Amino acid sequence: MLELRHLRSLAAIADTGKLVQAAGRVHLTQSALSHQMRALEAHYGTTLFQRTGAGLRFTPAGQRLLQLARETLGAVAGAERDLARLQGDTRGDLRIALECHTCFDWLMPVMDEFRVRWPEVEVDLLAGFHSDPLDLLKSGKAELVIGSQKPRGRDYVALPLFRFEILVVMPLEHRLRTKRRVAAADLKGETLITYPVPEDRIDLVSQVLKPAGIRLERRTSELTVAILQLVASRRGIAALPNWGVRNYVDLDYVIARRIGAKGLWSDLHAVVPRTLAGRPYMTEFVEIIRAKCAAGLTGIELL
Amino acid sequence: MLELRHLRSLAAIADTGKLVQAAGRVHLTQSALSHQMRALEAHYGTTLFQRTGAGLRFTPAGQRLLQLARETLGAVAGAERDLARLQGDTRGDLRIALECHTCFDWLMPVMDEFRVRWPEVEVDLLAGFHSDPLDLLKSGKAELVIGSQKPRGRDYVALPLFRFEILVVMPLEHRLRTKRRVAAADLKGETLITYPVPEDRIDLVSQVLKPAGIRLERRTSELTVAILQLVASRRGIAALPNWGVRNYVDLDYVIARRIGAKGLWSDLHAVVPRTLAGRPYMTEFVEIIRAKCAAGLTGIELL
DNA sequence: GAATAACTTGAATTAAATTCATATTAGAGT
DNA sequence: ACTCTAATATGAATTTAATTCAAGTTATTC
Repeated sequence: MLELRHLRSLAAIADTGKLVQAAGRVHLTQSALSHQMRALEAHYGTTLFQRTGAGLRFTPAGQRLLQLARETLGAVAGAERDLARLQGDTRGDLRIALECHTCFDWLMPVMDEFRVRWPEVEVDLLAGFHSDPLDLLKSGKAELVIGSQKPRGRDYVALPLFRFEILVVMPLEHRLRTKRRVAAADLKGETLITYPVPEDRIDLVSQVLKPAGIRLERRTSELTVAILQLVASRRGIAALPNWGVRNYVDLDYVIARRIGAKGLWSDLHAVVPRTLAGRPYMTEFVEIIRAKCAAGLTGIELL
Repeated sequence: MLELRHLRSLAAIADTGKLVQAAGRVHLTQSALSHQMRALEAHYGTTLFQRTGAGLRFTPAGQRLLQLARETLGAVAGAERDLARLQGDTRGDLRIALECHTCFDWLMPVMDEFRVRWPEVEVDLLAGFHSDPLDLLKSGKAELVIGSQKPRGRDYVALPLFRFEILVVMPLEHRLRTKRRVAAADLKGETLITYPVPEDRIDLVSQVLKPAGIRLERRTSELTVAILQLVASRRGIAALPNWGVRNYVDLDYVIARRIGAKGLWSDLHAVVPRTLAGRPYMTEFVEIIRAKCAAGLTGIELL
């Protein structure tokens, strides 16, 4: 008999396309999912997927069940929000600080969705640059910080978001254009264009260049588009998240290359005070980030 | 974690108001339901019911979950209909014959609902009186017979609907008005007003009067209202299902009394050819009858 | 104040889902 | 064609969870 568990699995399979990854999302093994889906197929006497070497593709019957899953899981989440409201006061403030400038790119739609679901929560984005965003939590000026830093104390918890790859962005005719991957030594003599943040907050510097003993000229700009314009007009190179440059690469505006053999990756977390971490709207805000980013950004990996 | 099982139980509890009866509907014991609901309450940290001596009353939180249950179970049923359609031809005929005249009272809304859900199935009600409705199945003139008779052979199956009580209906000032229950002997000398069917098809006669060796005058009429008019104007008494007379009793048009100590009860079934019994639209038609009757008729008991 | 008709509870049982370890399959690259 | 890789499938063992069983409570009715 159909259970929500099946629908949750179905949705995870649709999101990831693969049993192994879907299994991770629903905290099961790949084998469990295989058994589960097989049992579903037996129950309805239909095939729900076309098994290809590269994962599962939904059949029409599978799609119909997936549609049910989407509707149903949405309705369940809505009801659970209402239960939380019935239990007590769910109002609160959610002031957000960003450690990474590029996160603006995806934050707005996340906030929009959140405001629909939790109209009683005051969401705000703290503007401007902050030397140490985690301090904002301690001083009570923010309730949530998005970034790669993890908190030291026991008073704050880091809720995992996703891992993304940082690519070197270069002008079209750059001398390194023929390389598929770029090593630290290759970059000697370049000018690095970054957001106006301390050097040690730039992963390319702290994790690649500094260990290799290389120092580059720097130039800063506040906006991603401005950085890309500078790169395109040969004023230097930049290091930006995969998702932030993908569009410009596709438009042949700049080129982007992997850094080192495995690439330079960074983990993003949402850091919140432990006292607020259990609030339903907090966990849901994080859930919305994960869902929207997994759906909308290319080349990321949910943590 | 919430599962459809919980929602199915919740809906059953709402329909019946009692754990024992709800348990029957979802094929569990009452204890299982108690554990299940207790676990749900623990999971959400809320109370879902107010336990009274006479059953369970939903709290606001319980009502919200019940609303979710109604939406969700409807959506699931819809999806399962579509799966059946995707699997093959779901068209078919559903010609219905009635053994009991009073069933007209509830059949129309059932058919309406069915037509919405299964537009591709041709539903029809066979008009007129049939001496042996089960013969219509054998001769291929009907696909479903509603009545108390059970089929003899292995070629037909009886799907249980509900049990209802048959009451004696009498004019307001009748000599038996002071009795709470009426015995066979009390009825001696009365005129019995019935639908125009053979005597052995009238439960009061075959199960109460004949065993007691009592024969009454008979007078017949096609319509329930006409029978009630005759009764009200003192032309005789009648034996009709609880649900069919309830309104007229409430309006002080006639009075109705229980027959014997435990009452006279009759079981209603839907008899269908075995070959068609598995068709999704068949099981759903029966399901609609049970649901609508359980919700709309008083004094019945689902089988 | 017993009898009834509910629900609750904890332990025992049963059933079902999940994992583990391994097999199988399909496709890509050489 | 062959081997490597990245998938899913399978069957038995295990674990987990749900359900029943057998009393135990509680409220209400007559």
